[in-house]
Amino acid sequence: MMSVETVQPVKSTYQDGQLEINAMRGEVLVNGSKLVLTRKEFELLALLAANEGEILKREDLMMRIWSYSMEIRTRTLDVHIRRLRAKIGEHGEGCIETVFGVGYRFQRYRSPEARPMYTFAMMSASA
Amino acid sequence: MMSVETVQPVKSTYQDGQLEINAMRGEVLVNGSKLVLTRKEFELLALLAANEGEILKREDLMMRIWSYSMEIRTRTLDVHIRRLRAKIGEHGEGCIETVFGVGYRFQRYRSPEARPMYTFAMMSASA
DNA sequence: TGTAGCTTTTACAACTTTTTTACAAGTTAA
DNA sequence: TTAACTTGTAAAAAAGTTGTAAAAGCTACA
Repeated sequence: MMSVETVQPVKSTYQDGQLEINAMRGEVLVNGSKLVLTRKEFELLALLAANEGEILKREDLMMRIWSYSMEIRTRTLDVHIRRLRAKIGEHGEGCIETVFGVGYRFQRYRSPEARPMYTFAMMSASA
Repeated sequence: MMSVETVQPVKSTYQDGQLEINAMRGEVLVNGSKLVLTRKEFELLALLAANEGEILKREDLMMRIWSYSMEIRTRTLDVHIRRLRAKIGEHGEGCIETVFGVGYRFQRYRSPEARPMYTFAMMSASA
């Protein structure tokens, strides 16, 4: 693990068919049009996208964006996820996936039929 | 830190459809007519324009124009921004963009519809 | 010294973002 | 199907940031 890598909270860029995240310029484009995100929204999206395909646990998201604190009795994370999804729009539904009992996962663009229908809550949520 | 690089606060010239900055002559023209700016106003505009398209953080602007000092509890920067915008006029609104929680960004002229609604706060401002 | 012009400070208004609250809706497992 | 628990949502509250006017402080110079 050795922390050799610099703490770069955000992969410099993400891109798929619909969505583009340019961390350097702080820009997010959805189908070419620029998105207006707040700071926390941006951080959250960038973190999720940087770990594309992986499930990030609620606790981890909390820790990494809200710095270790914050009881998990608050809906803060959910509210931010909701706003992100709303802003990203249609693609947002598909790309930010809820993993019940665990957390969220960002998925690279897949055509609707390519998306699994099942909720797919894997990983012993306890773990 | 070593000050090897020359302190060249200003790209020699900027120009777009509306605005022209001639750093050598210390002149700013808006739609052909000369603008009378004070020294600080000029420095600020020139610095922003020299980094056209990039977000300059408040701290950085402070450091580079007010030399490292100045608590960020003062409205000095904002006041200068306001006066700049006022003097540049209509174009000023569009070209000096506020990036909430971070700083300001100078944008080359874009037709009104090309402008994002901006509020947009990116990049963990802390970083 | 007085004046004019520039810059900074102050005090508050206006605005934006983030968090909290309260409850609805969805999910899981016995 | 119900009980227990998790997530979604809207709306309000709280926190934080920026905008602005006006006053005060400077500086240069006639």
